[in-house]
Amino acid sequence: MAMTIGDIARLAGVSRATVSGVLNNNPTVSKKTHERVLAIIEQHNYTPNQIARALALNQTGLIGLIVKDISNPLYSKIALGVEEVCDENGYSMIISNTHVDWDRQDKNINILKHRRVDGLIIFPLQRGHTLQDFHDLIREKYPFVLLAEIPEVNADVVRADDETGAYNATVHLIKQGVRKIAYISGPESSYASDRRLSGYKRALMDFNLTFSTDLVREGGWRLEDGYKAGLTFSLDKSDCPDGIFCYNDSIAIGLIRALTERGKLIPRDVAVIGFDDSGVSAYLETSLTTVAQPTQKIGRMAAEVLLKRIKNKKKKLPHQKILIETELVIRETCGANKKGTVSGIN
Amino acid sequence: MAMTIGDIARLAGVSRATVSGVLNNNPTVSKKTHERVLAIIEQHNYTPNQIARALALNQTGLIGLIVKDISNPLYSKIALGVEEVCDENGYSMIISNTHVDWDRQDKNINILKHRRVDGLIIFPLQRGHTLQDFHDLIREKYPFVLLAEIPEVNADVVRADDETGAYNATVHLIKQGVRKIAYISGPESSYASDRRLSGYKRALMDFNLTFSTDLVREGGWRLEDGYKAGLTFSLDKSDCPDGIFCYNDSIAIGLIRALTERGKLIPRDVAVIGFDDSGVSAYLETSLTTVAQPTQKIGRMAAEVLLKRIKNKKKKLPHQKILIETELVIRETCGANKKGTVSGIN
DNA sequence: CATAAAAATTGAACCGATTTAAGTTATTGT
DNA sequence: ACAATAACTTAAATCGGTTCAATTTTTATG
Repeated sequence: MAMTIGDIARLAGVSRATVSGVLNNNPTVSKKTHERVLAIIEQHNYTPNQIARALALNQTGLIGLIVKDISNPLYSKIALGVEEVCDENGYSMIISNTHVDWDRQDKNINILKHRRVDGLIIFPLQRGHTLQDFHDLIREKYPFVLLAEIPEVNADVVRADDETGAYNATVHLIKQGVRKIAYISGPESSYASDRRLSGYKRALMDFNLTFSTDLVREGGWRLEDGYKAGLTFSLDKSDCPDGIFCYNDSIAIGLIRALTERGKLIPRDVAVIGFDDSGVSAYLETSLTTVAQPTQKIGRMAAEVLLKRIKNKKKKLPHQKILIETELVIRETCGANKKGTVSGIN
Repeated sequence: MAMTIGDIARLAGVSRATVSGVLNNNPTVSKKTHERVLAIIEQHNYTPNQIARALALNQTGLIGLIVKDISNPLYSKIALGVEEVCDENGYSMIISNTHVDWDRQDKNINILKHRRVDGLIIFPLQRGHTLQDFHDLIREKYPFVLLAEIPEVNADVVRADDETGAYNATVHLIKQGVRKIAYISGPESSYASDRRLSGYKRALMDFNLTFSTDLVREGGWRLEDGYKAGLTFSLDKSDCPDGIFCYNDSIAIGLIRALTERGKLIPRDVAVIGFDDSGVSAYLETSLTTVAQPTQKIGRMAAEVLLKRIKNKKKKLPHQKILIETELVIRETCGANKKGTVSGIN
């Protein structure tokens, strides 16, 4: 039904090779023929079959994005950034979800490989499984970029600079006059939480505040985890921290509920900072100060690194680790005054 | 580098046709050969090149999803549903964003067509542009499903049942004892807002409450729009509505801010219901009662309808319009008592 | 004008699968 | 033992492009 390169060739009275030359701006095609053939192409609204092209060129113009769950705003914003760059470069993006399941991650990697995507961007699961598929990718020189580090896997990584983000957040707390600062951690398996802890510690050190393990509470990632952690703090004014840095916004929100219920006033009694800028933060009654992850930028950068690697597949570029700066968004739980109600929301 | 069907054929001492027969479970291949060839396939971990397969079969196993902005939770949850069904059926999903730009929508439709995706799921822009591309799709019998109606385009549609959702929300308000109910509308161009208005009106009629245009306020879709609308209500108790149904959650949140600032207590003075269950709703100080859009289900259903159409491309199935039921999520702004802080959150 | 050099074009092979008509081998019945 | 039939297997065409060596056409040069 659709026109083929042969149809155009016949109509133009040239060979298929010549039409192909016109399509790819091959300079060996004379200007005259080029124009004549192009006119016919446009007249019939012909565009080459990308599948046939992909087979001949051994490249699809497709890249795969593998995340845990595309409906999670963190990942969907990354996807937005990836898609932008794809769009700008004539690529398309295939998305698949692992649902935090190693088998599905492996399966998806392989499905996309067999679909011959030109490269992969993977937000990998961490710890607790064979890394065979990643090593396979490396051995096969299949271009891919990770959105979180796996120490045993030597590859390109693009991620947020957690350590500095945490450092800045903690310094901000300190500059607000806070002196006893707690950290509520993420899930045990999270490298990111470890890094945020480091940044927090470094800030304490730089300002001569003593660090104590008493100030670190086991958290998690859900609101309930933060709520529970909030219940563990003493209500005694001299004992309760006056500032708390949380692994993420959900933790912070749960924490604030627990503290508020028990009579604390935020930020007067306890200042709170979250992490992620999850979209909810701005809408809260007392809006949440938080460390924004530049997710869209991470997506963009990952795609750019990947495309560069795809285009230089033969060259042996060194692997790079790119840290994207976070941004401290100062709202009411630490630093900003109660504002007119609608402001502070983007 | 990767193995081809020819390599396997050589290793097994059969022809490529036989290997192909094995791969596709063609019953004319003898059991003995089948097993022998399969062993070699597995031994070498061979999988056929999907691109070559796509070219030969003229089907890619790809479907395209076109939305306004994948980072919007509404669309990313739809995407999740679509991807699930794709995954279950051996398809993959390509996503592209239109960013509310007709030209980009047209461009994306064409890019995906030329990539030979087997079908498209489109959340279309509405009103205000030529619908040529949709008519082209129909003329070419290209399978596609819309996620919002365009009156002039005769195609499969899967969407939420706004009218019934609005009806149920309004009835819920009435059953809470509310008697003077306002509606804050969506953007002017929204068919969905019109339908929600109809549902709201029908509920008023069914319960013998008088409808008045005074009760309908021009809204929009952002928090600010709701805030502004909130300022237009009289503070006089006898004049102010005691229940307000909003086009979406952002409107509701903005509205609540305006009312609260002006001394109204929610839900005691004014009960409020939003639409979407946007994820923020549950986290608010006074959690928001809202009409949940079954977005993931919409995605699943759309994908199922599309796959059915793809599989029956030659048959002339009639177009269907599928309405997915919404779900009223009762929280504190209307109907639920102030609960323990963490509950009511999923 | 003859000829070498440069430019333009083409035929055929190739990418890696599927499909079908035709050919080969095995099985069955008489 | 032999023809008829059934069961397998294969060679070749096809999908719609790209590429390159070979050929034809054009241009430049002595």
